[in-house]
Amino acid sequence: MTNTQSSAGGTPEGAADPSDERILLAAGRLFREKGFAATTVREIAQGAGMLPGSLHYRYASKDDVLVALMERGVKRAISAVTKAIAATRDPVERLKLGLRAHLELLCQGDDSLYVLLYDFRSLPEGAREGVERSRGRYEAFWDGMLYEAWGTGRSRSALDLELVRQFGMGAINWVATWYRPDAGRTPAQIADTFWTYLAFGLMAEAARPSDVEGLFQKLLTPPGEK
Amino acid sequence: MTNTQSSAGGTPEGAADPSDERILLAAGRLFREKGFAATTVREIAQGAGMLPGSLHYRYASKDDVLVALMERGVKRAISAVTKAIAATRDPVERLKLGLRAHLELLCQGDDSLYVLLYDFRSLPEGAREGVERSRGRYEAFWDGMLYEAWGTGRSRSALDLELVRQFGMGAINWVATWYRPDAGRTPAQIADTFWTYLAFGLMAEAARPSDVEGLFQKLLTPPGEK
DNA sequence: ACGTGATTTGGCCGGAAGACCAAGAGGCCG
DNA sequence: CGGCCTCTTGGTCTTCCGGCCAAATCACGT
Repeated sequence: MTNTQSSAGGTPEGAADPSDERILLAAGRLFREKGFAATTVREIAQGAGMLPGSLHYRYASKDDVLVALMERGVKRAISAVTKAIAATRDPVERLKLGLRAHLELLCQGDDSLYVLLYDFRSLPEGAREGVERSRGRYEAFWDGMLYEAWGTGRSRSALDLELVRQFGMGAINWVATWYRPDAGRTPAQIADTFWTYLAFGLMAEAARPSDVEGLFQKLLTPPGEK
Repeated sequence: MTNTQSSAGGTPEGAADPSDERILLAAGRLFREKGFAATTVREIAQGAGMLPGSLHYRYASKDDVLVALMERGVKRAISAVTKAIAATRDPVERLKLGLRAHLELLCQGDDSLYVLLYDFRSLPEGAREGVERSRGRYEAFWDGMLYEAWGTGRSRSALDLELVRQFGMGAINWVATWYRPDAGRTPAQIADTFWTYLAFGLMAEAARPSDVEGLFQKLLTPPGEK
């Protein structure tokens, strides 16, 4: 909840400093474009309209910028999805809205979520655990939504919800690697399309085996496993 | 003067130099672990059991190693999937087998496919186009398989096949970010589970709206678009 | 206006990166 | 044996990175 990880003076929490804001914005854009390691602190500083020394005053190291950016990504994602799902009380519908909000943030929002997802390797050993925990909170948030939707009884009963989350998040997160704003599809359209794929599947109703539910049941207990 | 990879002629097949092999293997492992930019040529050389100068003799620049590795990734992927789908003539079943082969290569094979997918940003401007074309060949390969499966009439008739490919590849490729060999699930199990999700969807058969096919139809023509 | 702490400046430093090469080792064949 | 081509060695050269700092500047309460 508190602000980033400032080492020196007590940064006033709550309202983010506009200079910090500019730094994270510039860093996000550059990290997304070229990756963390290929970006220099000088570039970040220039992108934020300041000199390298000034950046150092805010963040003691480049790693600190990355960590702050990722924490921001988690915070933004949780916030965006939370706000989006408030529009309905139906747990299944909430999944659809949450998916849409997540993808819109990923494609149109700032770059913090993208960096969180695609530059995890760049995290220094020491900071990994903290970010991992934050990220875990976001995943648990989704698991909760999935569990509630599952509780309605409208989904298949035999589902490994963690696998379902990885499946859906994978499909959605991958969009960031190919999405182009001028290609005629909005993130919302893509998200809704993917939602429909997820919910109903790609095989024609007529061409399905008789006992689909049994198929899913079998997936939960692979042959020869516990 | 070695031939590195080069799209046109050159070495026909299989006769890759063992030293080149060791370089690409070491580079792949390091690029996957820390990313391209964070890996030094000295580390690659050491990983391959040679001195930096020797590496330079094979590949004039670090970029060249990346390009060669990515081309290798495409080649391996096409090869693995091609071999896998030969086991059946049913286009729908082929998708399942292809998905499994792709994920097994990504999780258990060498790291070239992973690097191809997750270090695309690191490609130097000049080499991007070539690798993009190779990668496009692999995507077109999948599009062909999808089209044939669609042609059987067993899938929903209203599908944007490119979007379907991005959907499925996204879900599968993302596995590489969380898969751990000792977590109890094999890549084949994961792929087959995802295949079932893809084919039949997650909503219970009983809880579906009456006209699902119409829903898909509507996705192809978003409101307000031509 | 003035002092004080917060912030910015512009440059410096040690080190490591990628690229490169002249000289040598190795092996193959005439 | 001796020439010749392939490949390796061990190091250098230049560039630029991340981190750092002392001094200058600013903002603002009193």
